[in-house]
This record gives sequence, structure tokens and C-alpha cells, in this order.
Amino acid sequence: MNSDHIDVRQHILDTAKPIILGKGFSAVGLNEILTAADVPKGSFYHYFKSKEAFGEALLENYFSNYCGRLDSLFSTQDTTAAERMLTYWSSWLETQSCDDRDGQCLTVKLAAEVSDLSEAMRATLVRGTQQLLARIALCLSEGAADGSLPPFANAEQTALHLYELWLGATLLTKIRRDRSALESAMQSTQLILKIN
Amino acid sequence: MNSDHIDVRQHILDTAKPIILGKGFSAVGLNEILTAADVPKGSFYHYFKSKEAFGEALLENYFSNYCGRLDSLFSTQDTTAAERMLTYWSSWLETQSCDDRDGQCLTVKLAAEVSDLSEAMRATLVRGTQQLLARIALCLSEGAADGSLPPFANAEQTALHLYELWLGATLLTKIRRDRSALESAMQSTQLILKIN
DNA sequence: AGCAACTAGACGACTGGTCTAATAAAGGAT
DNA sequence: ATCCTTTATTAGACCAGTCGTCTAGTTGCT
Repeated sequence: MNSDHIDVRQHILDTAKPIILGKGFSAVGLNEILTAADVPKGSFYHYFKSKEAFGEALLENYFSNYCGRLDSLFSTQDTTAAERMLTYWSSWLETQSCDDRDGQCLTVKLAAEVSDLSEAMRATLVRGTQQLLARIALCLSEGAADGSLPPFANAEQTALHLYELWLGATLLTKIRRDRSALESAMQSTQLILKIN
Repeated sequence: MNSDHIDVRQHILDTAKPIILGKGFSAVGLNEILTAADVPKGSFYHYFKSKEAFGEALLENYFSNYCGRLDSLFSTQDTTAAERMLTYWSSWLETQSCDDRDGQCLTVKLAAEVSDLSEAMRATLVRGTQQLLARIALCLSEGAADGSLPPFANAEQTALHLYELWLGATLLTKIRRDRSALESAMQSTQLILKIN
């Protein structure tokens, strides 16, 4: 039936996410995922054309959830844009600094590994990060409009600056296993946004 | 003999680097590396205790080369610190934006994949990035001293800001396959260093 | 000659992704 | 209610590939 179809498929994706967040893409076998999801190995190719297509779906699912949450945060109009912006980076800091799998960033985990491996997955990453950047830039513009943030010469450029900063900080956090890199990024962010 | 010892070992490392830069750590088998290096499989475990120890050696070798080049760049005293700093980021931009394997950044390629996989490799990454950051911070201080850069409240914090920015930009470059992210990082860098 | 350093590559035990053939379920028609 | 067709789902074979081990052999230095 069609609803089971989607349920099982989604169940595989949900089960796989924390596993892949831990071990990466290549190092994880279908076996491990499917055993964990309690889905027989033979079924996998009914729901996904290949491991690569599955990885693509995983990323698509991730970005669509992520953008959804971002939209609901950024669309609350009873706060200033500066507050929304800070809430966003704060939650980034919290989710990426704790050990809790599942909340962690698939972009940081997979980008380097997967971009040279699969054109399809790379394309999904391009689209996803682009959507993210557009939302950040929009929030910056709203901040300039409502006066809670300084007027930026180029909101896109500032958004990119911030996003690169936090990507790098998250990468360093994976290396360091402590909050220092992300806390430094937060300080830099407040400087960039001219918030004290 | 002892010099052959080192030659073969180093030859394996040199051959492996571009391969791993392309496919990552887990996705590459010893076979592929050893065939490329024309070293029989049996010999591998004479030079390295395990694949993990080999990965550790690869990273150590990378950082020691990298820091060597950095030291010789940063120790040229006939230039201002600001010039040395800009030369460094410019060469980062050039090496990371072109497709040329071998020049690319092992930290960005492996950090996310390997940090959760091997404690030994993670430790090597911590040490390597720390050495790098120290050198950048030192150059910033020299810039404040010779007047070519503004006096920073905290050189370490600024160095970290820059390094995070460029790590993130390089990650985005792997996704995008173009220079845009790195060029944006260069603009941001000039802003941070107050250079126009 | 003796002893260490090094090489050769078969081997084991296992995992990888993929595919085909068999089964189960669903829907229609009589 | 029974049969037939069609689609959804699964079991497990398949083989190429994995890391790491092991023994036998070669090399070269003292």
C-alpha cells in the first residue's frame, strides 16, 4: 500500500541519520542501517534505486526539515530580526556542541566526503545550502529594515561570511570535542552584527 | 636499509595523499593505495601497524610539511606582517579553488569523517590545527607591532575567526566547485583585517 | 655465515552493494 | 466466493572487495 510505502521509506531514513552522522557515508553499510531499522536487506532496493540515491534522499529530507524549522523561527514577527538571528546561532551552538547525535549537522559531516563521491548528493548539498543562505540573508535585511541590525552593504555577502564561519567552527568542534570553537564563532558573530 | 625504510614509507604516504584527498579515508582500500604505489600488500604492515596508524602518519606528515612552508613564509622579514598574512590567504584561495589534487587541504577533507572514527587521528588533527592557529595569531601580533595591521584586542580570537572562516569557505567550495565561497572569504578577511 | 630487515602474495573471515526469483497482497471481474 | 492479473515486498544468492595475518622467501649488512 502507498502509505506503508512512505512509512517504511521514511523509517529507513530516520534510522539511518544518526548512524551516518556518527560514521559517515562510506563507512556505513546497508546492513547496519537495515538491521537497525528492522527492514530486510532485500527490501532496500524497492525503496531506493541505489545507496547513492538513498544518500540523496537523506540529504533532501534533512534540508527540507531544516528549512521548515528555520522558516517557522524566522517568521515570528513579535521579535526583532536581531533577536531571531541570535536565537538561530545560539541554537546552532547548542545542537552542535553536545554529543547528541540526530541533532547534528549533516552538511558538515558529509560535505567533504560526499562532494567528490556523488554528483547527485553534491547537487543536493548545493541546493540545500543555497536555501539556507537565502533565509539568513533575508533575516539580515529585515534587521536593517526594523533597525535592530546595522544596514549591510551586501546582505548576501554577510550571510555567507556568517555561514562560512559557523561551518568552519562546527568542523573544528568535531575535531576538538568541546564548545570553544563555537563559542568563538558566537563572539565573532556578535562583532559582525555589531551587537554588544 | 634505513634510508630505503624511510623512502618506501614516505612513498606510500605520498602516493596515498591524492587518492585519499579524492575519495576520503574509509572509501579507499589499502589495495588501491598499494597498487598505485607499487608496493606489495604484505609490506604495508611492516611500515604501519594498521590502517589507522597509517592515517595518523599521513596527517602528521601533512601538518609537518604545511607548518614548514608556513614558517618559511611567515619568517620573511623584508615584508610587513599584513603582506605575509595576505599572501597566506591568497595562496589558500588558489590551492583550494583549483582541481589539482595533492595541494588540497587534508583537514577539510578528513576532519568530519575521521574525528568520530579514530581517536588517534582526531588527536593529530587537534595538534595540527593548534600549531597552525598559533602561527596565524603570531603573525597578527607582528602586524600590530609593525603597524601594518590594527591592534587586535585578542590575536588568538581573531586568528580563530579567520581560520574558521576559511575552513568553512573551503567546505563550501567542495560543495560548489567554484571560487565564489573562497573569494567571499577573502573579502571578509580584508574587512576583518581592516585592509582596503 | 649469520642475522636482521624487508618483500611476496596467498589466505581467512568477513562485508559491501546489487539483482533475480519467489512470495504476499490487492483489486477486478465473473 | 473464486479466480486471475498486477503490483508490492522479501529472501537470499552472488561476487568483488575489505582489512589484516601468516609463512616463506629474498635481500643486504656485519
